[in-house]
Amino acid sequence: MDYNFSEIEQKWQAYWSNHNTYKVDNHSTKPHFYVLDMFPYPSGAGLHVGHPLGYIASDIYSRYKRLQGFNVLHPMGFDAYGLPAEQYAIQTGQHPLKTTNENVARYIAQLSKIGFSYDWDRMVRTCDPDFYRWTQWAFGRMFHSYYDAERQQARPITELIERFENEGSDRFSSNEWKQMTEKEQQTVLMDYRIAYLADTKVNWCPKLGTVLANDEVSEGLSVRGGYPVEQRVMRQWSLRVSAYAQRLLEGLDRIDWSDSIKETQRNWIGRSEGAEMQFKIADSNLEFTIFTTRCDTVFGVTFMVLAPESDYVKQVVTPEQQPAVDEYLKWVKTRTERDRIADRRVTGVFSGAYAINPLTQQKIPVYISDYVLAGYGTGAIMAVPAHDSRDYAFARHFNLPIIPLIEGADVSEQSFDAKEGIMMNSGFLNGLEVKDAIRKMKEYIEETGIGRVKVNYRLRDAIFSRQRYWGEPFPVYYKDGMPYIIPEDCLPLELPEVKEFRPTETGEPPLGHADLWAWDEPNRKVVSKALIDDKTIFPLELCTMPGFAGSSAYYLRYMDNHNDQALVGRQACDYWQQVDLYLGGSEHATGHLIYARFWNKFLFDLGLVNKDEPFKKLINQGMIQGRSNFVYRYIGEGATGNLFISQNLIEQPEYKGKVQPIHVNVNIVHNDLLDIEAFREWLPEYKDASFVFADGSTDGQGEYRCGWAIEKMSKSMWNVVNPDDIVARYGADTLRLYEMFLGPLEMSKPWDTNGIDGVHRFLRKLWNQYEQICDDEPTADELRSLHKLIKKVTWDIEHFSFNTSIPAFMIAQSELQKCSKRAILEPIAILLAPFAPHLAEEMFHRCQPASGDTIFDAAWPELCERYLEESTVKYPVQFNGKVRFTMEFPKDATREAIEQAVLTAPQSAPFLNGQSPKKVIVVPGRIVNIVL
RNA sequence: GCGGCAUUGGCGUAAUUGGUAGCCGCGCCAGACUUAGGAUCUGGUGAAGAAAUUCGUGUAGGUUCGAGUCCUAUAUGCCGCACCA
Repeated sequence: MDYNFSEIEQKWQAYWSNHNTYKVDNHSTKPHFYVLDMFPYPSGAGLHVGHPLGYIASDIYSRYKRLQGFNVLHPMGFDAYGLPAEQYAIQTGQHPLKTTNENVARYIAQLSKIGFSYDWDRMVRTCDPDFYRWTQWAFGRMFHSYYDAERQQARPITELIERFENEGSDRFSSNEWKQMTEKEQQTVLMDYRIAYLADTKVNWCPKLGTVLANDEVSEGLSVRGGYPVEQRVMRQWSLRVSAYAQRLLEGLDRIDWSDSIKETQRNWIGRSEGAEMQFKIADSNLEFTIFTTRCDTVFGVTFMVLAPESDYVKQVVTPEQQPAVDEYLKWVKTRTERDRIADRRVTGVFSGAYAINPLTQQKIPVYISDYVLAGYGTGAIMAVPAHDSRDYAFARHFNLPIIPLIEGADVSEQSFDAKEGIMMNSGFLNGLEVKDAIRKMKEYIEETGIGRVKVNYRLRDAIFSRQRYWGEPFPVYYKDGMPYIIPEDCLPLELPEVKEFRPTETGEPPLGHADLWAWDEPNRKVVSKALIDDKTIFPLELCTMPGFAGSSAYYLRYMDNHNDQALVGRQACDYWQQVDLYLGGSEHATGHLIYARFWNKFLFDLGLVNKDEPFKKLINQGMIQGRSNFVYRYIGEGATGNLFISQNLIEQPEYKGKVQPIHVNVNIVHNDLLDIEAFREWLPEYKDASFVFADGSTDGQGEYRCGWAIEKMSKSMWNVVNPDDIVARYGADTLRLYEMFLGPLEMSKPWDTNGIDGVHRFLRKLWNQYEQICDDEPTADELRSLHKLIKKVTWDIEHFSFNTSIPAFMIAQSELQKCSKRAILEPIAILLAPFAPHLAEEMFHRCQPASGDTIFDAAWPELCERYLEESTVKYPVQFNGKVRFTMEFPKDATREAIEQAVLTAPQSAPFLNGQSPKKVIVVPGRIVNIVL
């Protein structure tokens, strides 16, 4: 009988679904394990063959863990809110909810065919009120919390209020606090809340009609759509992520993530140790604060620079310089972020003011220049041209003095930026190493009070408002211009219907079009905004939350997704603890993976989750690129536009330079050979296409060879491969195996359907072996092949080296091809279950026809116990034509004696069969290699 | 500029983690069965050489009895950050 994969796969998918095989319970005596995939955006294009890569890997691991006897939580859901879903809805002119529902349904259908072991009962969608209720809830909790710097954790804002009432703060006394109006008090508190409303310089994207977080902007363009982004000051909600900078940094040392992604996050957090110092303005009471990591170079400060946006600018500019400064500021304003990046010429203007160097007491000019960023440090710097290349360029341009501070440093051509050498021209620091000078200077600064030691972070607070429709509404209403949070028991605050959900270029949020969008305080419900004149009714916040809001705590919701009392119940959270294994792309390194860690730490501070870090181990699967195919249209003399030259001929003189490569749909190309009939039917313009075939012939049944290239997988390149097509043609098990077989999980690689036949052939051969099961005793050779396989596959799965397991299966298959013994085939079915679950179930049932069990009732540890121990102890490892095992020898043994001992050892006997080996290699480590 | 990762046959890759390269698959070659085959099966396939053998993991050094693997330079490619003081 043939390997009828579609029958087998449908049968088992139906079985699993009917028997709730993958239903996960929160109560179990088994050890728990939580395997999570980064949930997808249900985009309109559907899944392509690259998307399931990580899902297959996580499914293999989940199934393996189940076979190991774990209670495995392996859920799937959808990140349904946010820009792409909305952009798609706008493009197709439909309501985002409708398109989202359709897209989610298509994703589920596609995923279901691949045979994942998800518990669909735990599905979450970020756009469901049952879900975003908890996003709103968390936001409210953040509003009601502040970050206690001393205890390094979030605390209820009520504690802060209490402290203000009893002790005041460094800004006001307790009496002053009590005399403030409510609005004044609220304004003060806003500076402390973890979710806060403030005038912030934001990335405004007119085309998208919304502001964007820093990680959503790259090189001055929006990551989504690539539209220009400009800097603007707007009143926005932000999350005080920066308060958690140090903990986000330290936490990285305790989690099992790849070095590259940890490094990316360290970079993004950008901790730098240095000092803040006060510089006085000459002939005035003004002073300003700068941040530096090189306080050892204060003796070489020859000027100061302020960022154009700095508040200090207004204070220090002299009347004579005002016009020049105004002109410069005006010019700076016209420059977009992109211009600044592209054009790094030195620009700036003298403010007219002079500062006093606190150590040399010299008067030094204060400049304004856009090479100093307002958003970092204090927006003001001390310039040390001799030892900072940017200051150097500036000094050269404006002819400012350059004082070298390090012995032997030649600063006539360029600055000396390295933090090494012996100090000079630096008063009491002379003769010290730079490192020691920094330490000594810090002590001096603290003692004299001219500044203080300070750690700075590059990490900014996350801007949390979006002027868009398709997102979580803020649970916020405004009273007297100040925001208040809607009570938790009134959540969810549902997204209203609006007549027009498109964004505007001016920034008025689409929720302004909603009729019902005001808060009736005493009645605690949403009412028509037409009633706003009534004193008890207040306008609601019109912005929505950004895409990362819903994805920041979704992993907690899976633990307990039907709970209507809490985001996650105590018992569920205590049981599952945290995500043990998280799989997803590294593109989320500075977005989702920072926000989720922040969000989790906040909930941890509130005592609502058990673990400070959400994701214990993270694996980043590589991207699957596309492999495009080309046909070559003849465009030389007498071309009709309908003649296509086979790829192997295009370099020949008569065609060279006279062909135009055209992307051809990869689905009508097999092993780089064009399906002629399908090509003619593909597009009307190719109906009458004619060909010069690979052998030079122009008629008959010749082969047409296509060219190829590795490109991004996209519709326009005609290289998108749909998993549905692969499943239909080869089956889900083949797809799963082949995706793993392509190469190491973490590496990027192109999708090339060409190799899939080899994997499919393996499954078919394996299937044939199960046609006649017998109960004969296995031979020693057969057992050895099986044991080798058990050992290899177990090791591979533990190390996420799925690509190397498949060759191991193939080798075992070829070694055992004549074997149909139950004692061999049944364990192989179990080993194969994580990779090719449908075929494995079928095979398992052939071995156990009477049993009604699924394969998950067969436990892997037992398998290992039964076979693995034997395999490693009794038998050596055979690999790549070598036999290797460990033996003890006396220290003074001669080479001949050792070789003799090796050859007569019982371990060698099964391999030698009485013949002499090619070579015996004995290594001091007592490892023996026999080359057969 | 700073940081991370990679570089092995015609191609994707493997090497039990420092043990004497190229497993497995694709492709290619030959054979078998076929009216036919984008089917199936069998054998071969790093390079040079008639052969024994020799050379081979981007390049150049080093450590080691032994290096694809570790160290130091260097080149190329991919990714992240970037006027961050």
